[in-house]
Amino acid sequence: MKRFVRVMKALSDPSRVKIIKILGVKELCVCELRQLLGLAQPTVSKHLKILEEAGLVDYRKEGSWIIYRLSTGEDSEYARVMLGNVKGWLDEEPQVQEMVDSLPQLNRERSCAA
Amino acid sequence: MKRFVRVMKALSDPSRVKIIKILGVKELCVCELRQLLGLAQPTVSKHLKILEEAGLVDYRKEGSWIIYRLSTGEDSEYARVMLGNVKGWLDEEPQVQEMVDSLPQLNRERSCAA
DNA sequence: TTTTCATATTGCCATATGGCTATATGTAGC
DNA sequence: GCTACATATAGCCATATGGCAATATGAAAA
Repeated sequence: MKRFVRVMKALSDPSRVKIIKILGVKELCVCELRQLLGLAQPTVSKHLKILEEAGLVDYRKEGSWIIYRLSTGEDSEYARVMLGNVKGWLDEEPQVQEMVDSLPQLNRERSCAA
Repeated sequence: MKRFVRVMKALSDPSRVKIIKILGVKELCVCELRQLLGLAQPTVSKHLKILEEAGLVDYRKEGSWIIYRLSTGEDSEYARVMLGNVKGWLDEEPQVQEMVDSLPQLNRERSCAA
């Protein structure tokens, strides 16, 4: 029950859903997510932690960047199924489209070292 | 986004998940749910309202009872898919099994007019 | 119509949540 | 070592949430 509720809670916030949707397109570092979401960096980190604890996202280090991506959902059936569901949902959502549209303009080298 | 988050939020609480699980077995009136959950009646009503607004449950009146049941999910793809998912999940959950086990002992005529 | 009972609504309280700023941690390069 | 930058954690605040008791509503029955 706890594990299930943890996944549902993780998906109960618009900012976190947006993170899932955009990571479905491309893996991103925290700094890029911060720009796309228009939130303070600690806020983004907090969201990512919640998503990670739910088994929805994964990360790897690359230099001093931390790159987040969608989890494969190996350890959580709930996470795996929900990621599959969300993949087909909310693509028409303006907030999501806006992020996807601005994705090409992102340049990690440039924008994350301003 | 709002509609999606509403469904996720509705499923983010153990009491509400229990309601969904038990309604998957049998439609029930508020008074029966109150007994199964061990919660105050207003608390149960509040949960049911949240589930109803998410499109997860439906109700009909029968005398002065209000019988709740799972929604068919006609109006919400999110609700429909999630009800399908939850159907196969959490059956082993002790809290759920306990409710299911005590289900046969319920008698609406008797227990709802104590 | 008065009572009774099932349910809904209201109002309150303690805790959880999402945002922020400030600070700590960790890594890369000087 | 020190500096710079990316990320995480801590601490704070306003609002949301889940519980309850008290009350309102509405239907059935006396």
